[in-house]
Amino acid sequence: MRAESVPEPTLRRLPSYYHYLVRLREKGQEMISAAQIGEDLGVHHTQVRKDLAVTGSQGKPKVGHRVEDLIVSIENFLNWNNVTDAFLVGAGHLGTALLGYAGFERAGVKIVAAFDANTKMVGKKIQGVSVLPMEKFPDLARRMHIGIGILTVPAEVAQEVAEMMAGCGVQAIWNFAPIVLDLPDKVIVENVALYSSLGVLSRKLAVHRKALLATATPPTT
Amino acid sequence: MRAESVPEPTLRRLPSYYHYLVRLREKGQEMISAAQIGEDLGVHHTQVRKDLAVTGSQGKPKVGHRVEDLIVSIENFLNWNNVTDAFLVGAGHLGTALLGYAGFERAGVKIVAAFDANTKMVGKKIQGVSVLPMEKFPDLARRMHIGIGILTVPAEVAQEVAEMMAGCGVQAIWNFAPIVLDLPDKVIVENVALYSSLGVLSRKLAVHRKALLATATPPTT
DNA sequence: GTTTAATCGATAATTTTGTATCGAGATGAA
DNA sequence: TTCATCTCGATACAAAATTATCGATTAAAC
Repeated sequence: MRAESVPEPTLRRLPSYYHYLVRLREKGQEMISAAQIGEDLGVHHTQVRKDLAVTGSQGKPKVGHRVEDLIVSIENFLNWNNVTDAFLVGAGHLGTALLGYAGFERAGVKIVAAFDANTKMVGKKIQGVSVLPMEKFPDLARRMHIGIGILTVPAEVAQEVAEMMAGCGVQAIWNFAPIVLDLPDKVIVENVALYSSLGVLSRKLAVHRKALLATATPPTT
Repeated sequence: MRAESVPEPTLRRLPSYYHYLVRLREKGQEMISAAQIGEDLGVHHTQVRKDLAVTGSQGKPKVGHRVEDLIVSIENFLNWNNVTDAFLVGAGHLGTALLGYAGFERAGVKIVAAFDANTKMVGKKIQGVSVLPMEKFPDLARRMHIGIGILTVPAEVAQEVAEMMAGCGVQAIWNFAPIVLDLPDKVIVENVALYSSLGVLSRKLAVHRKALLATATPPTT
């Protein structure tokens, strides 16, 4: 039973296909070929076929895939049509931004409550979601069978809050803090490493600029 | 001259090491072994050595690396001590959150101005950064030699804004929109795919739960 | 109805990334 | 001063992912 034998890069590409396909549907397009998807999204067409294959969707020669079928297949595969309730901890700027994203519900995640240690935040409503005091988390999480915890707190307290979440039955944590959480293996952790992203950007930019200089100044060899 | 021959996974891990090391320094620790870093961050020690090797830092047998040296090496390698000016477009919730992150400046990026199409936002100051009308972007970007554009606009206009940025000499774009931008190769694009992250989380959670069910209900084979 | 052209999907090869092994060097204790 | 031990770093190996190849299939054109 190796249901998890899907490459993670594939998992990361699927949402990208999904949004692309939704836009196609909005335009009224009914059919699409793997080759076209690949070209538009910068992925090799063979890769696109492999990725789509894991979702179980089948295409027909000469005409390609039905856009609608692909969308449904991806939704099913990612379990995006079964919404899981989530608690968000850390109602700062980033937390507020996430609460404002209406699109998450279509991606299987519904934020039903927010929590913050700052008493000035408690009691407010952000995008229709109430901000509650931290103390209420454990009891509520257990009673509501919260499956996902969203961590948008400062790095210093991230580990502590994550442990608390895990202790309350939270099965998966979406971590925005620049820290590697140390949790039991059974807890699923997905890190959104903004700084990693910046590292790549910064390095590439530096190399790019160096290359520009090198072409401007002929090599001294 | 293959300065770019550094694996991207390595680039993504370096900021993780960096934050870990900074915390060690705050605690007053002076030396650290690659093995210890690996254990704390969930990376194989051999991998840690390879990653640190690309930054040029050298460790000594028996004692490991100097924490301070490693920090400086990583900063140099990622070019985090040369700050590049950035413009942010899209002063919504996410944009505001990014403007609030003081830490970016230590990661080589300084957001010097924000832009928004919404006239109600224009003129405000968010975290000390002024929100300007879109029309001012081209002229200012060229005059100030802006190297980085941060894209936090809705998906529908992302492509259009990105093209505008590229046309104004912006060399790198940090893209938060769930879209694959179609730009000239010379423009560096780094995508922060929140939905990809959610895809992985959602799928893993679904598989995890299915596994739980399977163990609860004995196999019928 | 037959031919043509385009697409799919499986298999194989290449590349990249990650893991393991092993010798060299340095520290501190005997 | 010598020895044992720990850590580094280079090399070799394994796994994963990406890219390429090829036959099978099917709709559309003639």
